[in-house]
Amino acid sequence: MRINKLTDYGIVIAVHIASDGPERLHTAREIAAGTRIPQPTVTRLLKQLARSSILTSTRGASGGYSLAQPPEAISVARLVETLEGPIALTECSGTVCDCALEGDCATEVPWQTISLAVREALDTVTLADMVRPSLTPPLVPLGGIRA
Amino acid sequence: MRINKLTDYGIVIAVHIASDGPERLHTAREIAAGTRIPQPTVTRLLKQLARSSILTSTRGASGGYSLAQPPEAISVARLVETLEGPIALTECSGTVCDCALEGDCATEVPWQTISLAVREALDTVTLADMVRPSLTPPLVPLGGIRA
DNA sequence: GGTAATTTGCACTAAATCAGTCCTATATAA
DNA sequence: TTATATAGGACTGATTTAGTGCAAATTACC
Repeated sequence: MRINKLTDYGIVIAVHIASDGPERLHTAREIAAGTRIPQPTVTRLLKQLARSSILTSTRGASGGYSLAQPPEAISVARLVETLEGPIALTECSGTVCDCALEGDCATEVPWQTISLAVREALDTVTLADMVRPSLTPPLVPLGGIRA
Repeated sequence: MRINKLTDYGIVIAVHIASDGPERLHTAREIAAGTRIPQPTVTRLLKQLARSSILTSTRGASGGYSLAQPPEAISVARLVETLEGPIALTECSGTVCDCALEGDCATEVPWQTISLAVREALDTVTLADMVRPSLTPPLVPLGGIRA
């Protein structure tokens, strides 16, 4: 019931960029120093985020990374899905299920529903919400979960 | 972003009991045969569920396990928390946070909110919902998530 | 009273996953 | 041309997880 540490790092990195000039170019080294995440790891995550068009990269000297969209447009759900694949709490809550349990896999449908609910919860939180949290709404209600 | 396989198994076991006579006594062997989960694993999980009073155990010959409460009263959230600890998507979304990231750990509060939302989503689904899903409400709306 | 069935609790091992590192190629500014 | 960056892939070590095994305690039944 945890997200990967790498995913966590990836989000920290994205938040760092968002909070420190989302359009400015940030190098891997600078981000590593700013977040205290080991640089090779930062490098790897930045590549991954750039490949999925969450960041834009500029190669060469004085290159770096910046957000491809404004922080409000990038949800935590998207970051999680990019960094660790579809949000599915169990193996059988995705599209395929080849488990041998219980023959008819009675729990499959409920898990799909649960996973969807989790996904939508993550979808309501954006990078903008993660930056310097205001401790007041808009974040706290989190989109009306649990009315 | 997955629950443990063991947690998944534990839920399958609970569902199995709930759907096959929640008050009858079920032995570890019988459950292993019914769910096709290896018996030693079943044994371990049953112990764990009994210790947290989700199941009641009867020792000795012709003993076994049964649900301690009706299926409607046992939520998936409770099973998950029993089997793998508090629902916290990141290390820092619980009570303590000794990470060295970002000094002030700006993302901590949002993660607490997210984790709470996930927890409440899991709290609205009970064992009764997992048994032989009806494919019609009450399950599908899932307690009004994402109104 | 003894025996078989069953839960209890702990310790251990093997396997899978994850985090982290390194190297080489490519692109660009100065 | 050189220094600075990103791009991509392969590799390794460590941590976690899944699964197993064994001895003790408890109870039904003969």
